[in-house]
Amino acid sequence: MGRNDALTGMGSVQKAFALLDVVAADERGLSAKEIAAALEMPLPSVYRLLKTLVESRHLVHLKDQSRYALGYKLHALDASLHRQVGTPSAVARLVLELHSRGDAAAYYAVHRGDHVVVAHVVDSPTRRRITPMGFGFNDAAHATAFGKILLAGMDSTQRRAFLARHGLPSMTCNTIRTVEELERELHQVSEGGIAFEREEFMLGSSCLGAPVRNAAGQIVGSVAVSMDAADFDQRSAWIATLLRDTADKVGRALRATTALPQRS
Amino acid sequence: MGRNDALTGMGSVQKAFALLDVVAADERGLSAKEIAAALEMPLPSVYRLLKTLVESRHLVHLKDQSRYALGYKLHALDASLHRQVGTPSAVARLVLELHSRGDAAAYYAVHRGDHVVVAHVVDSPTRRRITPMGFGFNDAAHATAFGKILLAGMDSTQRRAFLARHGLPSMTCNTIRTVEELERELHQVSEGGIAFEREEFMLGSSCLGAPVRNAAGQIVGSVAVSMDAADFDQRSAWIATLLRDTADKVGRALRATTALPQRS
DNA sequence: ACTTCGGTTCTCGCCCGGTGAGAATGCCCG
DNA sequence: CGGGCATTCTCACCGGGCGAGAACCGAAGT
Repeated sequence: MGRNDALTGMGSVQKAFALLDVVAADERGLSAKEIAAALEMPLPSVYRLLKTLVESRHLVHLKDQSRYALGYKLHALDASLHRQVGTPSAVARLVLELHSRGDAAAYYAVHRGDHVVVAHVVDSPTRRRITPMGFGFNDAAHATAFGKILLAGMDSTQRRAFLARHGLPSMTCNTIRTVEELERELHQVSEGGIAFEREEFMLGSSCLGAPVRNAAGQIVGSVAVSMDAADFDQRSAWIATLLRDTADKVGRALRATTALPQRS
Repeated sequence: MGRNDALTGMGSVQKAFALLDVVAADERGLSAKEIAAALEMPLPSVYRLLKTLVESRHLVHLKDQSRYALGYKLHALDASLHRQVGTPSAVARLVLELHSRGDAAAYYAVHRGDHVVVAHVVDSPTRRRITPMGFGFNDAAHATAFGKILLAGMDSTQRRAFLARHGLPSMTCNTIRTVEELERELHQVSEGGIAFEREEFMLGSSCLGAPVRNAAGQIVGSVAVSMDAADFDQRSAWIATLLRDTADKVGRALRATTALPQRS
């Protein structure tokens, strides 16, 4: 009864990553014993894993506290991830400019594989980004401005597949809940060239997004900003023109760099 | 003949991380076949690993290009690493101030386990950091200003053990090569409260560092700057006073935050 | 110096599950 | 409809991961 997918094999590999997660969850790192308890594994097995992970520098052993904590290899991997996602510096500059000119947290999102992913964010202490929506965020495309832009840019087959994979999880009481309503919304997005998101992802925050197109006219990315829901109405008109301007510049910057990004 | 340490066990775990490295090395991700070739593994085994790594979100499958690339879980792990290394925001602000006031790439380094580690860097396009010396850098303490500061803060037993572990690899023709010479240098560092590094890590770049102390007077960290070797002589006096000032402020900031950091 | 006590490593059979060749499936492109 | 490529499946073999227990080690405590 009910599909069970837990057993995909590679038990030891899964345990190794589970161990990393457990260690990552603690602010200060954990002792071997605590890890064993958390994973419900015998101590010697935990030590075996720890040894290989320390050797590969994915963990470090803080001998003085007999604790284990995350290692520096993980930073190198994240740096490689950033390289692969690859926001050109010209684009990063434009997003920064969007942040300061619009006085709001600014985002740049793209297609990557099956996902709509945030590739770059610029915010500041006074204009904070929506908390979970940092680099790598790839949920709830139907409830974000840049997500709507990128969904609107997919053909209906792709979009159907995408929505079948991800569903329409409700984030707030304003989140769009049905495919029909979403399709209507996306139609308006295509018409207007701007996506609105009014407290659909998080109460108190609203967003605006605009499409970035490649030379072929395909929508390959989106720039967006988030702001307090209270400011939304009075600022949206100015922000919309700013976004359109920024999106055009980003598109031009992309076309200037080597290979033009393709849509998924 | 010759110690062989390759077989620490957990073969599949090692292979999983080797696979991550191989994928990370490529700018655009790799196909399963390319990975198999790089690791000299049969295809089915590679697919098994890929499947579990994609499931755990350490990799993503770019179906449209039939490529595999790094996944977003790695960013989450790096974020946790940053939390664990934990540079308080007050300290980060002071390093930023050091960067702008000193008009030079600015560093903050601490003890972490067996290593001297760069915990925070602020640089800019015009005042670039020394390339490998980013967050997480933990090599060649004997050839860096902050490394000398932290070495000088260790007692002689700890220092001997540290040097035995790491040796004195030569980075440039100016790198200190003998323990005796290093001890003399560290003595001067202790006396003067400032560490100098003149093209000992990289030709063309020189550094200055100052010690950060906890309430007990132990050296728990170091602030440092790097600059063009050509500018070194004329700027070092002013930079030194600036560093001392910054280091004092950082020490005070640390004491203001909850638990005082202990030395290794 | 002797003991105690965590932390860490080692020993050693058992047998689980990772392994790899090969074939099957599915998909895209012509 | 057919060939080529990516991906998954099947299956028998046996390497190596597993866990209990003991040994080792260094750091207090008495």
